[in-house]
Amino acid sequence: MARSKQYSEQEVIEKAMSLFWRNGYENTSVRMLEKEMGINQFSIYSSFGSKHGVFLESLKCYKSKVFSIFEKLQNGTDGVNDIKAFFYDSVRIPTEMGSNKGCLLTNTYNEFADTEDQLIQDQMTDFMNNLKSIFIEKLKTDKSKDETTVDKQANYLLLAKHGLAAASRVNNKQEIEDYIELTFSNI
Amino acid sequence: MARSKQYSEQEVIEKAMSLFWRNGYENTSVRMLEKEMGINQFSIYSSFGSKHGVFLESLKCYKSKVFSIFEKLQNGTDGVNDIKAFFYDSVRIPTEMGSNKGCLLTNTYNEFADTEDQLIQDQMTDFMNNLKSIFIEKLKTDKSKDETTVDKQANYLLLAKHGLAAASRVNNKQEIEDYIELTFSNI
DNA sequence: TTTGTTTCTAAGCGTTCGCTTAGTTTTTTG
DNA sequence: CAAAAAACTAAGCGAACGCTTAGAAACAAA
Repeated sequence: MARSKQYSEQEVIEKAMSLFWRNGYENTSVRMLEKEMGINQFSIYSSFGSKHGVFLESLKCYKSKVFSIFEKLQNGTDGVNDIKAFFYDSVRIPTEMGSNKGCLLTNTYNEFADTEDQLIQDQMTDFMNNLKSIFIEKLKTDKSKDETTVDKQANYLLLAKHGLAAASRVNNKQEIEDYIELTFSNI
Repeated sequence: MARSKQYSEQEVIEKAMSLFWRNGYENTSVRMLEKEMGINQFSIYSSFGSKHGVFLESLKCYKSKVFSIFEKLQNGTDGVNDIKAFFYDSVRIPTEMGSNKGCLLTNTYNEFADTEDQLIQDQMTDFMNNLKSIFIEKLKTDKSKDETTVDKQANYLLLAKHGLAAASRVNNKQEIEDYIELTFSNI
């Protein structure tokens, strides 16, 4: 055996996530990661292989952080009101986590929208499809909606959620609230 | 007198705009601009001073290109339906212009959301405030809305427009149409 | 045609990028 | 204690970044 690591990979990846969240992928350099994570480049590369590897782990870390609000959404029994609560949670949780730069996943979705990075694209598509199917299940609990209506409304809510995350980076609390309320007045 | 320029600044800035539109600011290098604009770095710097200068001119160029749909919006006499038509125009025009990467202004708004670039920020704030006041005028033509409602709905539409531009980079035509229709279903 | 001015070409400036590697320090084993 | 193995430090790699500059080429005026 030999010397053991002087840092926790879980702890340093949380710091990396925070930095990526604030600055995006391209605007975060490995030198910045060194300082934020508190370890040097050798350790970064031996633990995560590449800057890209650090980012993928950061995305996983983010997903686990926001898992609670997904769980709440899925376990809810109040149909479309659960989705509305989820929208409110989506803008509340990130600001509570110290960084007010929208949603890391949506930011990533936008930053990587026109790249060919398959690993990232897969994570994003996966996330969006999953969210859409949850929306559909919630909408279906209202028996008065036919299948076409449910699908249209699910699409609508998915785009609204996307727009909300983008807008939450620049708009204030009142504007966000007005937006959510009016969004659901259409459902 | 002396040798005259062998290129039109207007023509090369249109090519630069197209490139910035496709790739964003940071992901466009001066070497790429050289090739796209068909002139070399010396000419770029002597005409526009810096990469940043080329970008500002590209934004102006973009604004003039989409001016027609703003004009149509302002000259319309059908209240909120003019805004809806404007939403459709906003996603149609860019695809007709050859590049299907959403709206250059909104892309820029997002890319520069957390920078301190005042010149860019000013252009963006200006654009958004202008759009909001047009929305307010249009909504006011419906006398049944009180002032609070008008303001809330204007905010809502502004965020919806922002989200639409972000979403139009990744969503298909049908999804976009569903989104617009539902957005206006309760206004 | 000569002169003066401007554009153009192309090489290269200093800096930062993601990443690697040589060499030292620390820790666990026989 | 000595040897082996892993983690560490720090220097530096080639490439790309935004930008500059020396010198050749082109053209309008004298």
